Amino acid sequence: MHDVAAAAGVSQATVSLVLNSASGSRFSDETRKRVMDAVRQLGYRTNAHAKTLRDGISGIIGFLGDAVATAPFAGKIIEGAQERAWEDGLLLLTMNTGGDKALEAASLDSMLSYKVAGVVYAGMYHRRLDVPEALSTVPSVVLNSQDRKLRLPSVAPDEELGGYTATRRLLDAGHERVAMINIETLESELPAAVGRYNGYTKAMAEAGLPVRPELVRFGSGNELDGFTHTMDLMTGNNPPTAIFCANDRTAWGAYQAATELHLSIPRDVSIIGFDNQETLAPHLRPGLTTLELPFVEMGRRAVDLILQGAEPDGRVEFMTCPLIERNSVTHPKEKP
Amino acid sequence: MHDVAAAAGVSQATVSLVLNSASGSRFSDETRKRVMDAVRQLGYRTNAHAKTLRDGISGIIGFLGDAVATAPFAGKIIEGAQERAWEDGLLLLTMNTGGDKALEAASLDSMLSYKVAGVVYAGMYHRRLDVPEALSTVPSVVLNSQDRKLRLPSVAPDEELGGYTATRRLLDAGHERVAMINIETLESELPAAVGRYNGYTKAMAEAGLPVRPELVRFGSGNELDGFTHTMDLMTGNNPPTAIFCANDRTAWGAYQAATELHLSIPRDVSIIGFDNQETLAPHLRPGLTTLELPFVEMGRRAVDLILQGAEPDGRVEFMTCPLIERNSVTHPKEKP
DNA sequence: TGGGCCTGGTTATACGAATCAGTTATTCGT
DNA sequence: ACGAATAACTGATTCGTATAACCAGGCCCA
Repeated sequence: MHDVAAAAGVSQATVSLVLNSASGSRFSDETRKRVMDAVRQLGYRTNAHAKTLRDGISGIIGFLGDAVATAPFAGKIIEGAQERAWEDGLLLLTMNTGGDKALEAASLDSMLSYKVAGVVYAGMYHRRLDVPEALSTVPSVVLNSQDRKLRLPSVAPDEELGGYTATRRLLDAGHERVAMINIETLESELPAAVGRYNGYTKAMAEAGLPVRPELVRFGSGNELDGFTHTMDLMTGNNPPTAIFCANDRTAWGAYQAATELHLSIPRDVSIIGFDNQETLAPHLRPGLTTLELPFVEMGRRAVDLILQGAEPDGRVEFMTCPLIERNSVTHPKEKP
Repeated sequence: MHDVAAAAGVSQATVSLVLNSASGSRFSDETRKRVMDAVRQLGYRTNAHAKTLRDGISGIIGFLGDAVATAPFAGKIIEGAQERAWEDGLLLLTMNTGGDKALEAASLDSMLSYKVAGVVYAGMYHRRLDVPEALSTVPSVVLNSQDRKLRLPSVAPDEELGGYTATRRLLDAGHERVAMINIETLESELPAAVGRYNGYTKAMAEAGLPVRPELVRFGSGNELDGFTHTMDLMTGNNPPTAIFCANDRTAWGAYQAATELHLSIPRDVSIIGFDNQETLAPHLRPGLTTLELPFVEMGRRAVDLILQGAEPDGRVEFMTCPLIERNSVTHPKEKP
């Protein structure tokens, strides 16, 4: 800046004022031009560190993930956060620790050294987790998970509404025997498993339909369990006309079972998934109707909260999972 | 730091020296203890901005992607870069622009304001791309792509060696009629398509086998093309005994065709893929033998080069794609 | 007895930007 | 014609850290 000042024949203060005073500047056009020319010619760029040091406000937000980076949706969740941050001219300092607590503490420490405006603490899947103590020294938000101690505000997908929406979609199509293949037991207390299940039962109850135990299965969320449970369901007597698979991989297994049994989707059985896994759902044949985890939106919202100050009020914001309509759901066959 | 000094009854300089002098410090144990106690008690953390300002060396590396974040491997490529950066105590300032050139320029500008030690410019798929001018003002490396102007050093997967390895794997198993379904035409000049094809022809030539035009197909890298080309190949006369699919999605289509034709993989036909897409390859039945794009390694290497100064020598470092052995390849059936 | 040399500190300064409080000229109102 | 207001700009200071240069005792040795 001193160089620019010298080149323009003015003082450093003048350069600073010309560059920053929005418009109510009190300098002659002549001087302003000389300054701007010098800036361009010297390729001057302001030093963000000096600015931060002087003003005490940082242009950086920290993004700390346990192992998000390895998940295929990692990019999306970061993208949303980044987008929102950039709208306020902030950048994201990212770090994922792979669950290593020592690394977590160290990198968080490093972030705090940069006086970040806040920290997004992201979980790789929806669960209740313990957050580092140091997070309380700065506005922080838990993303795609919930603070077990109910202190930091959290942003997570609305699993229950998602399960409800999925089930409703099937019920609205006219199905009555609707099965569900869950991704975990209810005892796991996994929010995704419990919430999606609750949504299912709620929709069934609302439609005046019983939740039949033989139509509710618990797998581990992989395609093999989807396959075996679907085989079992469809070869039993009085099989369901539709299956709500609590994730897309399970639905994929259901597709394989349907192929094996020479059943057509959706004519013989409707399938609905969950996750909208982009490398899978659109590529199945027929395209899988499913619910999308709103990663970009969640990322945005988390940063939003930080920019608003993010008091540790323990609130949990549940974000809606939109229904992605493809071709795996139709009305049930007429019973002759 | 002044607060710490006051609390410990020493000067600010003493605090700084106690905290930084590795071990050859010349302070009494008594003083050192008082300083450390004060540091702990006040929860003092050094201000990275002040440090950077004073020393002129930044602890941040920029990671600029065109649209990497949306790709499923985004996390991996960032993870590798991050890991390597952290080994030197550096953090990553990430930004992905979605290909928006104005946004790219603006965010790069912002990164440069932070006096980043270097910038990794990542492409979402392997191609030759135009890099922003401003990158030349700081050590920069092109990742998962190549600088079209051959200026910045680039780190990219060794497509040709990958194609060679895949084909060799099939030849070594005893196959002679080996087909290839590519992901693009050669005119596209897509390094992945051209390189993998060259690897294929090289391996065939080396084995003294002809490259039969009827066994080489060009699709668009999706499962539908994999399906139709495999149907066509396997129903023609004198079908191949093995197919090299230039990506996993194509291989998936090949699997579907095999199912349709009641052919068993690998007994009736061996399949090898490329990409090792983690949401697909391990979950196919049988598990797909394929080549892995070394994203973590590439990310590491890119940062490595930056830490070494990364002169704009135009070099391209090709990283080996490891063979991931699963169960889709075996020896050909004996011809009766 | 005084110079040299450790030991254990302190003082002062620079890094780059922002801003408050001046300081000149010039113009204006009466 | 004289004080006040205004336009246009500058000086000095601040943020937090690192470090070169300096300083005060105490000890040793000739």
